[in-house]
Amino acid sequence: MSGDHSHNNSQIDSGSRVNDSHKHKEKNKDKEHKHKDHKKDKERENSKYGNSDHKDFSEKHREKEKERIKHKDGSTDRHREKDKRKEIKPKKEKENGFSSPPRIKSEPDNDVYHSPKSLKRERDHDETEFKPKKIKLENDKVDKKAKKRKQDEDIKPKKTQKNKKGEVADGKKKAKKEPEEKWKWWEEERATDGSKWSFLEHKGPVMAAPYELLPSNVRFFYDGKQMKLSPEAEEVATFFAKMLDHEYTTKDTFRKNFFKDWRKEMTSEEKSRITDLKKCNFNEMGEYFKAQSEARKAMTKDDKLKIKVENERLLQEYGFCIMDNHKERIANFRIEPPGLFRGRGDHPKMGMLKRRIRPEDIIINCSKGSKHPKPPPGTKWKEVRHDNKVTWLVSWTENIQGAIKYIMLNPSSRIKGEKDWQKYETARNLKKCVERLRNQYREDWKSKEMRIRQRAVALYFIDKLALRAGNEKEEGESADTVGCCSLRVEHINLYPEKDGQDFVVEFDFLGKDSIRYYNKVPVEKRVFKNLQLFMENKQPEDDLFDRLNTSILNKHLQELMDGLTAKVFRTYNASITLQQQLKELTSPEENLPAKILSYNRANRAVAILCNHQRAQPKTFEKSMQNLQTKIDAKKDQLSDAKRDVKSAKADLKVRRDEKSKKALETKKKAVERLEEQLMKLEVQATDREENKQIALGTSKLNYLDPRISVAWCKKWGIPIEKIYNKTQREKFAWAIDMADDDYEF
DNA sequence: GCTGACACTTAGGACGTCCACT
DNA sequence: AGTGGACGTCCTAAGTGTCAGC
Repeated sequence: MSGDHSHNNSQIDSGSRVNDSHKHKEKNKDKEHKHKDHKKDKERENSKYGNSDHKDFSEKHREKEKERIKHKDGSTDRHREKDKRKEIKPKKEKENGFSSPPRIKSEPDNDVYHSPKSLKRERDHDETEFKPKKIKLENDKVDKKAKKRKQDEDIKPKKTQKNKKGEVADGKKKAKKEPEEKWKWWEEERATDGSKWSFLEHKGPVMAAPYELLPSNVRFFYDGKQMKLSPEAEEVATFFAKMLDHEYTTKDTFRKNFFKDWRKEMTSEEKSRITDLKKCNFNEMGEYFKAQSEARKAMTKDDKLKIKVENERLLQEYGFCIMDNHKERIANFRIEPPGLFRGRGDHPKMGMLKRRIRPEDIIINCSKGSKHPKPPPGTKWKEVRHDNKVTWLVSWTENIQGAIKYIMLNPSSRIKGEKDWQKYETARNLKKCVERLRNQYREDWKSKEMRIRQRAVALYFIDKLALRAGNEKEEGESADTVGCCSLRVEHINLYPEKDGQDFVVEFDFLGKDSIRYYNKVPVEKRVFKNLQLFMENKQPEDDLFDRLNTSILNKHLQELMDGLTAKVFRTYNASITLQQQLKELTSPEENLPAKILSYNRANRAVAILCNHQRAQPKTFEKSMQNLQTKIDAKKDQLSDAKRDVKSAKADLKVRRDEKSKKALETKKKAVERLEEQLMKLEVQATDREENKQIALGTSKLNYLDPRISVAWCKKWGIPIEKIYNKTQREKFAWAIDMADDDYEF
C-alpha cells in the first residue's frame, strides 16, 4: 500500500487557484454550525434518532449498528478518558541556557569558524541516525562539559585563521581550501537542554525605506478636480496606484477595505471631501510608477552595478549573524515594507493597509553579552530580550491578522538544518511502524465509537492522499480553506459506483493558499460506509468529522509513535514515493538527460501527490510552440542528413575511394549528432508539457529526504548539480556529505 | 478541555538575472 | 547585440503544532 498513490493522477488537470468564480458558498453562517459546538452536534445526533425511516441505506442491520454507535458516542465516551494517560515528562531544567558564558568577539570574523578535524565525530555504523534531542537528564552534566570543551577548542582554529589572514599573500591556498573547510555541524553534538544557541549577535533588521513624496507634477484628482494630498494620505494612495493594473483593485472587498483604511490616514478635510473611491483618479500616479520601473530597467550598466554593490554591502552588513562561533546567513533581514495586504484566494481582508513597522514595534533577540543592534537614531526598540529557547533574531506583530513575524536564519544554517534532518528521521521512524498503524486504523473503522471511526477515516485520508491536517480557522479572518480534519460535507461526494470503480469519493475543496484539491478516489467499502454515516443528517456546511480536530488526532498519533503528527505522513509518503519511483523509472542504459527526466518524473509524482500546483506560465503556449517549431526544423534537418548518407553510400559504391569513405563517415556523424539533438529537444518538450501546472520545487525543498536524491546521484554517477542548484546544495549540505549510494530512506 | 499566543515550516507568485540561441 | 525563456531569489502569506493559563 505504501506509496501507492497513482490513483490521484487526475488531480492536477482540473485544479487551479480558485478565484471568485469557484462555487464555494459564502461562509456567512452562524457559528453554531461549527464543529466546536458539540452541544449542537449532539442535538443533531439526537434528533436523528426519531427519524428511523431514511430511505438511502435502509438495511436493518446497518441501522442497528448505527444506533449502537450513536448511543455509545453520545453518552459514555466522553467520560471514559484514556487510561493511557501520557507520562508526565520531566520538566525542562530552567537554566536559561547560558551555562557557559558566551564568547564575544570584539570584531566578527568575516569567515566561518572552523571546527578542528580532531573533534569530529567518527562516522558510526548508521551515520544517518539522528541523535535524539531529548536525552536523559543524568547525561546533562557530561554533555555540557563536552560541549564546553568543544567550544573552547572551537576558538583555536579561529586564531589560526586570523594569522592566515595576516598573510594575505597566499590567499590562493585559502580560496582553494574554502569548500572543504565548510563547517560540518552534523558531525557535532547537539544541545540537549532545549536551548537553541548559547551565543547570538547580529546587526538587527534593515528598516523599510522611508516614503518619498511624489513630485509635484504627479497629480491626484478627485471628482475630476486636482487635489493635493497630505503626505500620509498620499503614501497610501500610491500603494493603490501601484496596483492599478491588477485585477484585484476591481474587487469589491479589496476596494472597500482599502478605502476604509485609507480614510483613517486622511486629514479631516480630506476625509470629508473624499467620500467615494470611484471618484478617485490615481492614473497619473500609476503612470509615474510605471515610468519609474521602465527607467529602472533601462538604466545603464554602471547604475545597475551601483545598486548591486549597495545591495551586496547591505547583505554583508545585515545578512549575517554570529551564532555559537559561526557566521550564519540570515534568511530575511529586511522589515516588510508597508503596502496593501493581498491575501490569497478570496480573502476577507484583502486591500487593508499593512502598516509601516517602526523600531518601537520591534523586539530584538540576542545574547546578553553581545553587541546589541542599534535602533535608528532617535528611536528605540520595543524590547531587547535574551531568549535562547527560540531561534529568531527579530520579531514584530503585524497589524492585519495580529500575527507575529520573525527574522530567522537561512536554511543552510545549523539551526534549520538540524531541524530538517530531524524531520526526515521522524518520517523514517514512521516507515518502521506504518504497517502497524495502518492495521490499527483499519481496525478502528469498525469501532463502536464514532470519534474513533472518524479519527481512523481521517487518518486514512491523511496517509493515502497526503492531505494536510486541517486546523480550525477563525471565520472571517482569512479565506475559507480546509484540510482533512476541517473538511465539510460539501467538500466530498460519494459514488457507490463511478467510471467502473466501486466506492468512489470525490474531493473538491480549497486547501492551503486556496489551491483547489480535486480528486476522485476509490476507497475501501468500510471507509465508504463510514463516510455515509458521518454525512447523515448533516447540512452541506457541517463538518464531516464533527468528533475530530487536529489536536485530538495528533494526541492519538503521539501515543502511537514518539514525535508523530499528521504532517509526518506527508513527509513520509512523499519521500517513500520518490524512492520507489526512482527505483522504478531509472533504467541503467539511459543517458544523462533521460535519467534526469526520470528523476523529474519521480519528483513530479510526489508533487502531484502533495497537490503542489502552479499557475500555468503565461508564456507557456507560445514557448511550447517555439519548441515544437525547433523540433520540426530538427526533424527536417535529420531527414535531409539521412538522405545525404544514402547518396554518400551510393557514391561510395560507385567510386570505392578513400575520399567517399570519409565523406560517408562525416555524414553519418552528422546524422548521429542530429538524432541526439532531436532527442534532447523532445525530452525537453515532454518534461515541460508534463510540468506546466505542477510545481516541483516545493516538494524538493520541503518533503523529499535529500539523502534519497544524493544516493541516486551517486549510484548513477549523476552530478549533484543536475538535481540541486547552489542554494539547494547549501541547504542540503548535510545530506550531500553523509549519504552514500546505498542510502535507504 | 479550550483558547490564544507563539514559534516554526510550507507555499506560490513576483521579479530579477543569466544563458543559450539567433 | 538582442531576446526568449529558464532559473534563482526574494517575499510574505498561510499553514502546522505546542504550550501555558484559564
